[in-house]
Amino acid sequence: MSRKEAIMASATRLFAEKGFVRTSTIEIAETAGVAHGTLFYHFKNKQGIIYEIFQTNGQKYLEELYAAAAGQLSGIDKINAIIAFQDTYSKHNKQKLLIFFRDFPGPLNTGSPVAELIKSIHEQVLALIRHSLQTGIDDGTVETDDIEKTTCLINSMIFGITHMDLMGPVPVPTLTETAKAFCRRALTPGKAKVSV
Amino acid sequence: MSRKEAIMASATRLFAEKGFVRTSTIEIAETAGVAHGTLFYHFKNKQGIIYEIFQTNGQKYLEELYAAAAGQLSGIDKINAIIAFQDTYSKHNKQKLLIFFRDFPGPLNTGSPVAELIKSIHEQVLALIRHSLQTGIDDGTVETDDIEKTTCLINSMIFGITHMDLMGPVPVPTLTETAKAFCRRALTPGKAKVSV
Amino acid sequence: MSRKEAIMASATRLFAEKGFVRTSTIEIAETAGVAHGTLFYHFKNKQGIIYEIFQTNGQKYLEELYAAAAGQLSGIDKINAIIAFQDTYSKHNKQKLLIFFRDFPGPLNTGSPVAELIKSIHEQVLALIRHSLQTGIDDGTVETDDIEKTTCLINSMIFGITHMDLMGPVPVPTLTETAKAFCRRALTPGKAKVSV
Amino acid sequence: MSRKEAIMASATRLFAEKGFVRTSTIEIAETAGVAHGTLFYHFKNKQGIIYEIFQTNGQKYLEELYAAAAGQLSGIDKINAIIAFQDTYSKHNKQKLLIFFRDFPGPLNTGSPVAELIKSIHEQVLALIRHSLQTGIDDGTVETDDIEKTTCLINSMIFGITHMDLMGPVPVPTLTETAKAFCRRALTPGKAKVSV
DNA sequence: GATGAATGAGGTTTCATTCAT
DNA sequence: CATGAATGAAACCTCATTCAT
Repeated sequence: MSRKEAIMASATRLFAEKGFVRTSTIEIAETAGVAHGTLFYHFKNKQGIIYEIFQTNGQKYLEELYAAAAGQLSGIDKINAIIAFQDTYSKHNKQKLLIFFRDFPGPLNTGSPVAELIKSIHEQVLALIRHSLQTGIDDGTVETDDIEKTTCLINSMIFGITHMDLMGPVPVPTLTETAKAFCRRALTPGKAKVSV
Repeated sequence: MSRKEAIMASATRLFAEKGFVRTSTIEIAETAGVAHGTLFYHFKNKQGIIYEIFQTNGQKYLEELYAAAAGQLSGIDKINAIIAFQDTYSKHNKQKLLIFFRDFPGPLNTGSPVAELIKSIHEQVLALIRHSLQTGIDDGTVETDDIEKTTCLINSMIFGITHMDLMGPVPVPTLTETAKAFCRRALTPGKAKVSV
Repeated sequence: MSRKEAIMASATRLFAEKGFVRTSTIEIAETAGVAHGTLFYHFKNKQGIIYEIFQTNGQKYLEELYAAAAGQLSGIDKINAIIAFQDTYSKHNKQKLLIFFRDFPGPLNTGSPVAELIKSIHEQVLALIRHSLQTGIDDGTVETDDIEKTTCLINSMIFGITHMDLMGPVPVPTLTETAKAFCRRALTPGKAKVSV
Repeated sequence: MSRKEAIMASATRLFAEKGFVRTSTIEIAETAGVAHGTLFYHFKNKQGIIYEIFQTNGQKYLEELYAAAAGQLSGIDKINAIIAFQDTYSKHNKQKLLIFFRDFPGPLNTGSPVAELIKSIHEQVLALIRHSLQTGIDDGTVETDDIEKTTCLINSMIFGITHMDLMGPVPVPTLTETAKAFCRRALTPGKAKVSV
């Protein structure tokens, strides 16, 4: 593992455990087994470290997420696949997600490169949910008044579940199946329309 | 307004705008129009300020929330009332909620008085949702396999919606009615059971 | 002597000896016998220290300079008084002048408060020389083609003499009387005009 | 252009623009299009770069200066030629002179090789002025009480003019002709002696 | 009750220089 | 010849907290 990789690995762990602001660059260097100055040879500054972490992980996250909802799935199954993926991913990548949640958007100034990056990832997640709902409407597995709002709602729900799971003040049971059932019941056609 | 109140008012505003860690005690003092030392006369330390803010606001929040779901409402209407209240409250108390979201649980060490306080508030919210669901099951307006998980799910959803609304990287439309309809459809009895 | 005064005294000495950039804030604090942090309580930053030094000394310098050239002196005598004053002043205020020369305009960004301050002082010196020449022309003790250029020339000469005296690479004899005589001969009317 | 020449060219430009201390070796390397380490292959250290720049340019400056005052000129014309040359040179070699002025003697320790070099150049300039005055006394075009002091005075004046021109806080008009006329009037014999 | 001067630990960043390749 | 990764010392600055008044 190159020094740069060691730095990113240490930073990922520390940011996940303590958050960005509470982690000092000295601590990152010590944990990574490199000199303090080495950090600033490989990264422009402290934010540059988290930026690269976000970039690398965000990219991989999106690829896997899109792969999970790909294929010949019906609309409702795509939604369920997204929920299921989020659960799997968060179990195997606690640290990486924690960084997102801890410092999103916390101390990172709006308009900063990191904030822009997060926004972009976020928009791609929304796009996938939107697409899945549309697929469901087309194939008859989903019924909804307002695609846009439902997209936001499902996104918020998934975000809330993961957030509570990873960082909530009280332990939560796994909600994947509950969430899938909940969404299926809420989205399945054949109920009386609800005026909004 | 007493000096202490002035300090709390300034701190509330600044914590909401910039977060706990990025707000310095000097800035709070200047904004409140008191001397720097005065902060530490009225509060044990910086955390003591946010602790009192959380305590005061959390208490009021819970009272209003419980009031909103009180009365002779059916179970499903209680759930809807909770969702509606959250929306109203967040519109009128942006700052106070932002503090929660920004620094929850961010830089506040687990086990700290503040973390304990948040946990306690959180549990009371959960209790209300749980109670509402139970009411719904009893009065036949709600159907669910697992009260506990559904409680957590609804809580996570509400949390996610508010979080995205207040701090999300992209603007979101108001989701209150969508969320209410969503929950009603998901919870209303009379659909084929879904095995979980 | 208050702590703030002690800091300014130490800084004045160190800036004179080593220059602004080569003097560290830690060194200033140690020399002044105060904690490092105390510097930043009394001054906004390192530049703030030199700014106050310049402000205080520049003001006193200008007052004394103007006093030296005041009174019922003839124009040429005013010029001579300015030259003489510069000599006296530099002998008694080596340190204070050295700071000006060392870091003027060296590492201090153009447009910075310090640079503006220096510019303002400079302009007042030029104004006095200009006024003296005009007086000389009016009272017949000075003859010159171009007041503005002569003003700049005399200013440059005085600057050059003091600079060489305080910081030149080789020791220089006292040039006051030589400069006075030089100027008197160059400025006294009654010689054939020199076309310029 | 060899790598070494590229380094010197970049360094000259950067030192002139920002001064020695504010220019980093990395920046020099990047601007020159070479690797950082290459600097320290061709030069012992950072000071070594400015040393060679001073050496090369100082040598050329002296040669041209001496050439300007050579030939069958009268004493006063030699002085005027020196003044005129300084003006021409500074117009065509702003950068090179700026380096001298910026970091002379600023952050370069007395006793350092660079300081010695500057001292040596300085002495040769003084020698030329001294020689010119002596020539003038011999050929009757110059009158002065004290050659040594007048030498220093004229040197200081030239230094001051160039310094103000290149680095002064306020813009200055070209003073060459004014300075020439000033010196001619001050040095020309036939005035009443002035007691010093 | 209230002040504000003072502290010192800790933070991020810069940078000239070394050295293995 | 040339490179560029790595270093570590030193720089400036922030800030929560203390305490004498």
